[in-house]
Amino acid sequence: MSADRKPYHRETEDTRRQALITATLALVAEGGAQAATVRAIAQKAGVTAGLIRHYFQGKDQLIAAAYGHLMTRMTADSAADLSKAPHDPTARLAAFVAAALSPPVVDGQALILWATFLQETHRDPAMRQTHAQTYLAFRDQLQSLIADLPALKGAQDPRRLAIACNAVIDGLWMEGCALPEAFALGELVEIGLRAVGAILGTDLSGQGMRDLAQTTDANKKVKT
Amino acid sequence: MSADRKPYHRETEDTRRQALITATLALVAEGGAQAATVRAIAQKAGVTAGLIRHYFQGKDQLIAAAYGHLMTRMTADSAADLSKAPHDPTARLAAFVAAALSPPVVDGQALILWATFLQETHRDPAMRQTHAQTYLAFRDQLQSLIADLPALKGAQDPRRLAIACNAVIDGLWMEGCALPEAFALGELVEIGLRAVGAILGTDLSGQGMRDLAQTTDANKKVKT
DNA sequence: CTATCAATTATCCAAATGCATAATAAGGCC
DNA sequence: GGCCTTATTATGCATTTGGATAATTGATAG
Repeated sequence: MSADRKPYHRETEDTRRQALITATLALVAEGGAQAATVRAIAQKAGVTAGLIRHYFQGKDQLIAAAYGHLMTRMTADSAADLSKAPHDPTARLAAFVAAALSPPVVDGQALILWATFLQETHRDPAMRQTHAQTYLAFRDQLQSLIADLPALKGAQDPRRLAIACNAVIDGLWMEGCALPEAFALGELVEIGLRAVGAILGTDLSGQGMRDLAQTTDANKKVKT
Repeated sequence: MSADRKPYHRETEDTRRQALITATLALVAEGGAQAATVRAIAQKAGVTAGLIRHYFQGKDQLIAAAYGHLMTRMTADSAADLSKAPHDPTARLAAFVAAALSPPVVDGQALILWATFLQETHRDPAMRQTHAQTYLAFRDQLQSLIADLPALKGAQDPRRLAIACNAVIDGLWMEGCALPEAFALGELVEIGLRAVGAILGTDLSGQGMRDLAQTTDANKKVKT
């Protein structure tokens, strides 16, 4: 009567943690927080539920780890192209904006993930810290790129400019994630470059659109 | 042994529905979606859990009703000052932006509520419809205000301008909700007016800041 | 004052959930 | 090849949740 035990083989701690985190993100993206039960996570990760407690103190800690993983990945994706971007400050800023408004940063699942985790941010102090860190890191990076622009030699308040530009990017990111079919390919980037350029009094469209081709191509590779 | 039954008096259908919706919103704002259990909602509304099923088909329908209530309230708040705003198109746009970036629209609980409901939007078709309606309604209103501006007589694509301005407002709204302590009083409005003005090539700051006083006063009254 | 109706409460239930603990086997070491 | 560690599975449990149904009571009409 006793059914056979599930066969398995042992994996690295890192492998298992990663599998559990990936499964958590996938489930949350598909069906919201309520879909990410310990049993569902374990099944999607190809293990049994008990193993979660073996690698994490509890479900909450796994959720927090998944959130950190997501945010790290998103900020890394936004800054990825920056390393191979030219030294011209204007072009660098344009590349940054373009990357933040293209896949894989702009992604239908990303918004749900972000929104789902946002509420947890208010209860769990660890998640709140992750939130504040990644959020301000992004804005600081943007502010630093803006400060490097030759056009505005301390003319205006760089903090407020960064806040405004960050708002444009965030807002467009949201729209692009929520209503992807409402925008033509590259339209979001163009709107973003024009808006940020207008706020800063600098023309970014030329620079940005030139980089868009390689940016999009690179992202296509990542997407598949 | 049998404890006394809870005394009660009958209320209007509208009163009870409203009480349940208010309780739902309060709970979600406090502790996220998971805090809004039927029992908790009923307790906060001063009734017993069974009554929820008497006025709503189920918990999901109550959640959807609460979401609709929230979105209706927020869009109404954004457009409230518009009715008593001057006829000057520039001033009207400035008033609209200022209202969207001031309390009660900008509110710490509003962001959590919005984020929490966003994920439900993906499962429940009714909620998705509410989402699309309120979202596009806001953007259409903004686009119509922009189109009335004398400065850009069909010069540029009004749709893209509206998208960009909407993004600024959304992004600043998020920042203001998430990190209210990071902005001085009226700073968010000023940043928003400057950014929107820059995108549209029109000066809004003068108009907007002049209106800010009455706007803020009016909102203070609403807040209490 | 009484009968009636439905608004409201009370009780029960099946399912799901997170967690704890016991059982087992996979893989490395000697 | 046998043993030992522990990664992994299997089982059980208390709690919670949403929903169904029965019991009761407050109001209203006649």
